Amino acid sequence: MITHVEKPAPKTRQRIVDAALELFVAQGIAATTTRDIAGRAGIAEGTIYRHFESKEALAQEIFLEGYMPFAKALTAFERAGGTLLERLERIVDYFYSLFDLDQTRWVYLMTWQTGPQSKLPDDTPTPSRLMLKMLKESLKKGEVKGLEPKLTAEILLGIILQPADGVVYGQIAGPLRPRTAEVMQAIRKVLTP
Amino acid sequence: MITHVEKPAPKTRQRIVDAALELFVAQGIAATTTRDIAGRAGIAEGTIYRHFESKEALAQEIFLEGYMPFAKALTAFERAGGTLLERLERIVDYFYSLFDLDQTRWVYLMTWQTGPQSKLPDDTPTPSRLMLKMLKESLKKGEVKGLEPKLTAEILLGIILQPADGVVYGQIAGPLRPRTAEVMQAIRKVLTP
Amino acid sequence: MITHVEKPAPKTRQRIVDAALELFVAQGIAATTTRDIAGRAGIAEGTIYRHFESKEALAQEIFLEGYMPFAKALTAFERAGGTLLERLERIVDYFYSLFDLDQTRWVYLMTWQTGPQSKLPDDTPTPSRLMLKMLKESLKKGEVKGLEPKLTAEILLGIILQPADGVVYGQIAGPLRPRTAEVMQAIRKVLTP
Amino acid sequence: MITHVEKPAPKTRQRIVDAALELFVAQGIAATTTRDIAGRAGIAEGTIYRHFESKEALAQEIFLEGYMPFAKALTAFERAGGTLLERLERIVDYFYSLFDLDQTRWVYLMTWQTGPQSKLPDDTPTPSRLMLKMLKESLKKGEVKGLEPKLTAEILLGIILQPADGVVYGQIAGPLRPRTAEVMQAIRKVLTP
DNA sequence: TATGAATGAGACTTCATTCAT
DNA sequence: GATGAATGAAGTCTCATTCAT
Repeated sequence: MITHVEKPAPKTRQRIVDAALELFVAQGIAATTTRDIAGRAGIAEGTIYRHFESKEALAQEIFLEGYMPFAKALTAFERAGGTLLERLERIVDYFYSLFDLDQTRWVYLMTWQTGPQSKLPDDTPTPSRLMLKMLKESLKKGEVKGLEPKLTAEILLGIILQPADGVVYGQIAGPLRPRTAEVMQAIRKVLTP
Repeated sequence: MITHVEKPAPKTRQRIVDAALELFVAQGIAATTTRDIAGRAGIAEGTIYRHFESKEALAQEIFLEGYMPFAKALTAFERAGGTLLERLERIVDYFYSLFDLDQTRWVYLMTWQTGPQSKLPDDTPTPSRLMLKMLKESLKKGEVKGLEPKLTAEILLGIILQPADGVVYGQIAGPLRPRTAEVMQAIRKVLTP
Repeated sequence: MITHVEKPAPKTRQRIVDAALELFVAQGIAATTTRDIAGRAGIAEGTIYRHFESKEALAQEIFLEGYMPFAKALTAFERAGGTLLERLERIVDYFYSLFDLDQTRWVYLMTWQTGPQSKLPDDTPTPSRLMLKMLKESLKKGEVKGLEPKLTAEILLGIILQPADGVVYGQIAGPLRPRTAEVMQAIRKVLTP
Repeated sequence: MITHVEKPAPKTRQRIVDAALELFVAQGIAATTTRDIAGRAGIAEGTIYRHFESKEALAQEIFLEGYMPFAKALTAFERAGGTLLERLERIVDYFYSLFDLDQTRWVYLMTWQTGPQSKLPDDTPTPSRLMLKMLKESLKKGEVKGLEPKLTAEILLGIILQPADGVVYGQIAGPLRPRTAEVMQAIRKVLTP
């Protein structure tokens, strides 16, 4: 799904993306120079412009490349059936799988999504919107009761996402997927009256 | 509470800080130019340098100015007595008070703290470290049971902090302090077997 | 002759001159900032402008202050009578006295005199012009013979001035005046057929 | 002779050096702006930094580029045999050849060598040190007698170097090499008892 | 007279981007 | 496609100078 390096010398474009992603996450986009990227990718600075319109465009393409399948998955989760807890479990599992697969990309997606350059249309599916929607439906159905949906949605999101930050900043050891059950346990308690 | 008046506050310095803080949060430090700052503060660009050594130093001073009292408070919370829940309630209340008081500064502190330029010594108190320490003590005392401390600490942190992000990104309406009871309710459930 | 510090706190103007002179010689005029000068003089930067129109004007006034009496002396030497050797001896003695009195000022005068900012009128007496004039007169009178005046003038000047550079750059120990006889001996040999 | 071609000489670098050298000598390094240099070299200001780390580095490289072969020559003169006068004649001839070849560069080397930015190691050969060493050897051998070596070394140096200043400041006409014999004549007289 | 905060022009330097090879 | 020298706009910072106190 996420492109892998084959035997023949990694395609130039991919090397640029890999180098840029790494650096963007480590230092921020503005603080990363095209010189840095070219250096790490082992190519000439000018070569970047054979593959991307501009540094901004590169940053955006990397984002979309990762976010589009992610957004598609969010939509699928929303449409899929099952109880709230079943649905949440599938989501947590999916999130943590992605996180474990490529931590750097995950951080990039999550950061950008909320960053100032993000021009996501208002109807783009985001974890926050998905969570709220599911929760509201569940309240309507009477599956869960007595919770203020907006705040609760944020709380559930925090329970799911903060452990990822914990791994990134070295507070807990990865991978995260094996912790799904523990996290779901916490979610279950919060949703229980 | 966070604000301090050291010297007779010649006003100019404060205007620079205010302008810079706003812009740093809105666009990021690297993307904010000294021109921007001077423009918003209504002063000449050179004037910045009569008050701060460099743009970097300005960013750092703003951080420390806000973080030092915050870190002190964290230490106080750690040393204070009471049950885990009592202590957590005080912390949540304090966090949300600060957040409501100056949302921008709060975001700046939280962002910088984990950012690449943060050179916080390893023993600086941080929310994450505080949470873990308190939880471990509580487990030792048998106050709570059957929880893996590191993951649980992150989960609790997520419950507390994510609502702040929710306010910042427009998912929930502030202020946050009135929501303390609801948030504590979620925490209580998570800590209950 | 050159002003000395009296008991009452050295007059501000003089402190500026002293500080500036020292720094101009040590680092060059362009590389010396008004901040440097104020710092060394123990005054505020703005105070410089109560006494001098500009940094350039300060540099120039220091030069003229020292050069005017010097130029007057050169004229006097030219007009005074005596054999070439007698006149040269008086000049060497005078030069070395000045040098020993205030090495820093001496270097400043000599450097400026030939520097790009020197706008000395073409008829201003300079060591080089004086030397040439005296030598030509002497040749005319038949006092010395068989020497090309322009080159010889430079050679004599070199004999006199280079020892001063030697002291400044630490090749020889000062003071210089006691070496007058030795220097005159060399001059005498050069002028003898 | 001084000029070296290391890389295929992409011309631009040389134009920068030429422009900078000219301006540094005419106005001093501090008073010369990168804008001046770029303007005279007919390139963009930024281009300077593709060839040199900084303005300071440029100034230093120009110096070393010229001084290294010069220092090598000084060492060779020191080691070569012959009487003092023979050796001095070779030196004068070499100095004046260099001077005639590129007056500007000569002035730059001589000025920098004694300037405040010069960080020449203490054992770097300089004209002054060479002269003193040769003179001392000669005195030891009994070739010359009755002279104080340090002062005499400076005097000889003055005889050789001052004529160069004379040409630079328009007191005598160049080229200087044809004047070698006259200068040597003066030196011979000074060294004769 | 002295101060020192403020200014604004301009210095040095960086960097995204272009283009001839 | 790839290169890397060159560009020029823009960024950070310095500094001579002004002016209200």
